[in-house]
Amino acid sequence: MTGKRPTIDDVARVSGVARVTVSRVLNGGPNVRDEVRARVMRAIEQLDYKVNPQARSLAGGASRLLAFVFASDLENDPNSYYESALELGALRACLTLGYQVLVQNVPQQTPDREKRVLDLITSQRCEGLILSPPYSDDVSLIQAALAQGCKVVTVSPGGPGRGIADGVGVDDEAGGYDMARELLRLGHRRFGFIAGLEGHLSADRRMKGFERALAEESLGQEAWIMARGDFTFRSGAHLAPQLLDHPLSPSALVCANDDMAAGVLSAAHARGLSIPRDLSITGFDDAPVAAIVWPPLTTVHQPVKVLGQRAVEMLVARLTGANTASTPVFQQLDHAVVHRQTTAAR
Amino acid sequence: MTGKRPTIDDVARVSGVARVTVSRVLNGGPNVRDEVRARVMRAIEQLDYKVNPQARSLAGGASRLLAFVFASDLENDPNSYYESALELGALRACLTLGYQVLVQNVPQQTPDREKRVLDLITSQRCEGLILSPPYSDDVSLIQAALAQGCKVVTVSPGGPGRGIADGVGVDDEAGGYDMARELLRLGHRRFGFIAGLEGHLSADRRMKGFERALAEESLGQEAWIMARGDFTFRSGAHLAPQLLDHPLSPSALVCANDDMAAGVLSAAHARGLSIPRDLSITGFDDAPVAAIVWPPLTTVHQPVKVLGQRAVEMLVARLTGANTASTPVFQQLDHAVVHRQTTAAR
DNA sequence: CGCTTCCATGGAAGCGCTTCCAGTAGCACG
DNA sequence: CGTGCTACTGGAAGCGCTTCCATGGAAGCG
Repeated sequence: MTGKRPTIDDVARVSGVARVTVSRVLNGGPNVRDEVRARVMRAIEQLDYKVNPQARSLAGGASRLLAFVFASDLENDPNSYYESALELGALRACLTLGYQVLVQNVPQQTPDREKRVLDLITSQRCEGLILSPPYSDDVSLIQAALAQGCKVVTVSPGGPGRGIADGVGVDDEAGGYDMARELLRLGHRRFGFIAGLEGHLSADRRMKGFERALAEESLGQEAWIMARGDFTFRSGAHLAPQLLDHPLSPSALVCANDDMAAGVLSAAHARGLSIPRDLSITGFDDAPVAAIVWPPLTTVHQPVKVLGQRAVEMLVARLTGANTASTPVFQQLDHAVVHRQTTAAR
Repeated sequence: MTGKRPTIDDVARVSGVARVTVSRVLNGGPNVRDEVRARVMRAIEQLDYKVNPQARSLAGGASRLLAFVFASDLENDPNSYYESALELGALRACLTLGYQVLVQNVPQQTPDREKRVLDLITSQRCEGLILSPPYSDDVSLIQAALAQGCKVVTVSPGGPGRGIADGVGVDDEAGGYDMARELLRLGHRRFGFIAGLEGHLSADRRMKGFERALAEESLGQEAWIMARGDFTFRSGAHLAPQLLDHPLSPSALVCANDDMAAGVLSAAHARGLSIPRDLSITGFDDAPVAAIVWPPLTTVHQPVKVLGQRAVEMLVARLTGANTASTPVFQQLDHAVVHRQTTAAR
């Protein structure tokens, strides 16, 4: 059964047409009579013919290969949800679009990380690149890829990433704002905020939104304290005590993502606090962990899988010429505050 | 800068040799003088030449493409850790081996799932296939892939998967046994066991090991009750009450994976139980969630990322001819019981 | 009715590589 | 000095496809 696979010439022979005609049928080209098209299709089916993507790529100059790069490192950062969901969405979208995605993990601390990414797209001849945070804000990387003729879509870009290449994401600033409004509504007036890594712009926007909501209630610097984590459970658990012991004595801890919130929750349990009676805690992302911890976490939902799907769709639109916009396009998807059980009235 | 990339002929011209010689250097072939080899290398560097994998594949008949198939569906089953870690390990291994992996997600309930997998490997010309549970036990799928001339490695195969193709995994039966011994040592004599999905053999082996440990203490059917979950948090949370309300009144709940254990934990909290004082709970896998829940979960660690890495290595060994064993090889990696805080003496 | 235009099809070239086979040079041997 | 090696190098063919251009016939037009 290992016998050689049929080629386009086999199909041509069986259906009694020239190779070119089969190619036309394969690629949905025009100028083929319906009768002939049907005959070719039948031969394809009969022979169980599948185009050889390598040959097609070589001849046509289009590899139909996309690259998806993510930074998170399972060693230090078990939160693979965001990346997994993006990938799954991308994979799903590819299924119908006839593209394949090559995944690459490049931990953020990799010394020659930019080169690693560029090497992948040049050596594998990728036509498109999906960048997840924090790479979606790496302007020099984006420009280098673009210069290679590789289309780029950034997922959840912050300020810099936005506007250079196509992008897709939720409005992080509004998400942070909405979450803060919710806590204000519940009567909270003293906050702790656990921010994301320095330079992670989409996380910074969450904080900015939070700040804006406070400002609307005339609450300034005196009303909240900030600590900077690295998105991991560990950092949340580590930072929580500092904030809780601060003289401000916050009644709510707002985190830039769910994993850190889970860490805060764990630290709160460890010191015997009752959640949400003694302390309100919020996250961001609505990752599975948010529903798994006890009590389940109030957070901001974002449709991560759809983000991945859209990223591929936008890329393919550029590649097929369906999108010829001369300026970068940004698709903004909806977020939503999800009320669970870690928030209560003060 | 979008200018065409250099080809092997450019390298040949610059270094003053024939194309074939460059090809020899590229592929580490013999019969090239050191001086010539160095000259070619210099030209490659100078031109920043990268082999065109599509052309190579077309000419040489080797795509250097591997497929990784996993079943878990983020919609119903947020536990992407196992698959993510496998993938990451596989990706890492590929980095040095010059292979690429094509990832595909095929939810288990997909009607034509076998066809979907075969389509991927035939249409993309994949040379190797990595199957994670439950596909690692799908004998007909394995044989179909093998018949296509595609090498197969199964990850954590149960009975059937083992012995048909190369495989890698831990000793699930021993893992279940070890965990049970530990609970017996702590004085537990009445158990609840939350098993995995019917037909998920590696999970069944965990139960078998558990049963054997009990039997060694002369504890039989009367000492434990079983419920069957589907590996999700939800199913653990759902099943726990049934087991706890059973007249046997188990003092420990043993779960076939961590997510279900987290669900049990959540259900236990919901009914006001104090863990581990009122109830001991154990998981399996040592996924990140095990360290994130409160209190952190006692579980059996397995080196998932290494599993993924080994899977690729075994595949490549077959493809390059480094491994010519006529019978399937199985690599068994070590597991270890990780004591955290959901287990206590009875 | 002779002209252009359009549609449907095919022939040939060539994408960038590897593999097969045919050299050529250098050397030891009798 | 011819023979038979071995070590190295190159020419040519061809992998399975797409693209460019040529061809023939059917329609459209004045």
